[in-house]
Amino acid sequence: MSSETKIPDATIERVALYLRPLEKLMEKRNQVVSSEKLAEMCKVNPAQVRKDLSFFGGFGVRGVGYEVHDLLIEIKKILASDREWRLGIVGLDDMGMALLYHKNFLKRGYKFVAAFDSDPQKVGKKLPIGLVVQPVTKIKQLVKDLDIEIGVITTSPSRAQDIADIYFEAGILAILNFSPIQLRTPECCLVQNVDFTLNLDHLAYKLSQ
Amino acid sequence: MSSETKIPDATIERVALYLRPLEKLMEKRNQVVSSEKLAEMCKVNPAQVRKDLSFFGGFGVRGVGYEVHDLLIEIKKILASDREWRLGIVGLDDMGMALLYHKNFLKRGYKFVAAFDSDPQKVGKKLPIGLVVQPVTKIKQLVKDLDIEIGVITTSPSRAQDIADIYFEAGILAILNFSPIQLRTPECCLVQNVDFTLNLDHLAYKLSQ
DNA sequence: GTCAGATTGTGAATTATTGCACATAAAAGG
DNA sequence: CCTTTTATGTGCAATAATTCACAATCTGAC
Repeated sequence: MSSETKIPDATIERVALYLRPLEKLMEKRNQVVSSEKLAEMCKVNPAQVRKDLSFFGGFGVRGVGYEVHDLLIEIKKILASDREWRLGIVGLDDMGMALLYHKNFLKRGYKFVAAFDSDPQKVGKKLPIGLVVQPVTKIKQLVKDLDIEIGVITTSPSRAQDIADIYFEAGILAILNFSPIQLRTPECCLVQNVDFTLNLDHLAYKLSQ
Repeated sequence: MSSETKIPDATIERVALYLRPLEKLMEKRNQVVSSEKLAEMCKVNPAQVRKDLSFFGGFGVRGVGYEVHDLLIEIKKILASDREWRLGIVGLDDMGMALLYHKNFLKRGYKFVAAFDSDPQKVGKKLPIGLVVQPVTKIKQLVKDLDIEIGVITTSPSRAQDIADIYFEAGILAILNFSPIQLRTPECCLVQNVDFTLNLDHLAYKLSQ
């Protein structure tokens, strides 16, 4: 299928989802996987898997399935996850620290290259991952100097918009926002919000049905 | 609209999203809000807001808008978020701790009533929120004794399935899984997975476009 | 070399979601 | 009390996403 076709957001989301099972299959030394198997592992429909993948080209072999290794590489290429992405983070309370130490990020090429906090007590402290805590006043400069592409926000909601504005001004490309507010953002900057409470709300709703 | 109509999942997700802006409007002492304003705050379409809300009944007043306070109450009722939900958590590394200390949960009625870890070093320690760390061997008993309804999993992926199985056996109603694996689950138990890497993958994809 | 079995890729049918557009109703002003 | 303004609730059309179903094609066995 041509790369000109508009690819549904939902497809992108699922394609990213396929990575984990594929990594697991790699570990288990499975050379090949069928759409049926992969679908089962992700709890989706096999036709969906095939259609999703066919948006990006025919990676499979009829009668056989998909080469696990090749598919993994292809999907990473599709997602631009086949390279390192440089992250900064602002707000080093519990959640910020948990993200900094989270090993899955680095495994997938998401690398924290700077960590900021407004608390003078924290500034200057050396973190186990080798970074030194920087004051928020340095965000603008360091985003540029260190080529930070994605900015993570784990501050309190009251500070989140100010931090976002500094990120924007510094020319950041995207923001991953853990603060429970809707950020006002310029067109050019992508934002993804993360809010676990929404997951719990959804569970609560379904449980009450 | 009748409560018999099948309500789209997407609607539930959005309705939960409306809570934060409404809380903000409450703080700002706004009595009334229009679908247009609310839509703008959530970056959705005004007609969507009206349709979403109309699934549950006509909460608005034509020519006026929606009473902020009443709508907040109604949505909480809809989501069954108008009461306390009792949570347990297994895996008290950084992420587990960050969730335990996360104030937003409690504000919304999600209350951790037990915390478990398999590390004997951690078991018995008193946590600032007033809980004592329990060994994983006690999960089954305490889920029953303390009426734990939702089980959070923040263990390493290698342990996540075992912990889930213990939760299921104890009769837990739902699971919030932060471990990057797809859990095998009985029909009766709801699962929501949380994986930030997927958010980053999505950003990476869009940035590469 | 042919046939049986397996599994992809995709057009078409189905199902779900979104958003327009307008009838409806409340409020405010004169 | 009538008119204007505002903003909801909703039928319907348009759009989008999912799933079916089957032709295409590869593998391996005999």
